[in-house]
Amino acid sequence: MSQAKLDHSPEAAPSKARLRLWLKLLKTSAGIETELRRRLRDQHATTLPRFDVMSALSRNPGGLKMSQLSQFLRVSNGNVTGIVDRLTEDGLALRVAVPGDRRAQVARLTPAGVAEFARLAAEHEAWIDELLAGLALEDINEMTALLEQIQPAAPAGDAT
Amino acid sequence: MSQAKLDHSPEAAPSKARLRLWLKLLKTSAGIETELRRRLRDQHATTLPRFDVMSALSRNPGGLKMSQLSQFLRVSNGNVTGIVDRLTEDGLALRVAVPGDRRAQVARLTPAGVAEFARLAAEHEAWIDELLAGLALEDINEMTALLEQIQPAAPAGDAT
DNA sequence: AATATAAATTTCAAGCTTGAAATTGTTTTG
DNA sequence: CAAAACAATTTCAAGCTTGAAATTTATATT
Repeated sequence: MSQAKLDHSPEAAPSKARLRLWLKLLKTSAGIETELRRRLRDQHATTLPRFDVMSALSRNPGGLKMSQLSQFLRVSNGNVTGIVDRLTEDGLALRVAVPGDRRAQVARLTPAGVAEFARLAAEHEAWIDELLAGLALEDINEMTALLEQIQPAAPAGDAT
Repeated sequence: MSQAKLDHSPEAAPSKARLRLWLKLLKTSAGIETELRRRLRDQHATTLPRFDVMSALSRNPGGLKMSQLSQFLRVSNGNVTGIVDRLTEDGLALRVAVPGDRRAQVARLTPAGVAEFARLAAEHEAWIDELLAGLALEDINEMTALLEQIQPAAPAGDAT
């Protein structure tokens, strides 16, 4: 019979390889995210959550209900409440009553918000270009395809 | 001469492909991270930051200075202060004075912390196995290799 | 219509995170 | 050795994040 296997056996190795991949994946995305946060803060006095909300509102000029916004961004309702509050204080967003339903409100960018986001988005794209410069175009598409195969429990409102 | 290029031209496409990769990368790691946080909370009444600190201390039975801990985890000093405070309140970690230097302290796991982390780590590895089940072993190694090529500004204390 | 159920949002407490300021202790240097 | 420079840590305010509870409004059921 086959002996009990050690860590280097074919049975144990895949688990370690997956763990290694996860740590690398996490480290890479956390590293990029940290750099984006730093640049948003230092160069534009804003934050990633604010950028994300503005980005979602930018794609929906008609506005998004608070609940749609939180589903789209996959964060809690209470979370977007606070972020939209602060964007509103800064004149970048506003809340509009929904005609048929007095419970609901739609968040929209103000003209100032639209202009500000245009600036941020251009910078953001350039930053990503720079931060992913290490990968050949071929590798870019290769990795994107591989990532498609990982499907962590990600139900509803999937806007890839 | 060549005309001005549109978005689908060879010059514009790579930038969009990189942006797409970044969004996918972020979404994938955020999805896995959210699931890990949920399981740590629901099944073990703990958090990812606590797990990370315990993991670092577990690899260093002799303890780590607060500053070493924050460098290793790439978070601020003030951050680890709070997490170690809470682990200490729960009897999972403790601070030990450093002989030569009265400013410094070393954080260590208590025996209860060691035991608790053993449980958590086993679960964690199984979860990663499950969450990355969509990828063949071949793809695992392929993606790990590709991730190596992305190097976001990541100086000092690099413990991959 | 009165009641119950459901839905949209906000409020809240607790923890995480950061960068800057404050503390305390060490080392260097004039 | 006193002063200045440096180092390790904690404290702090502000923002992010969550899940649960509370509000307010809408819809469905008796």
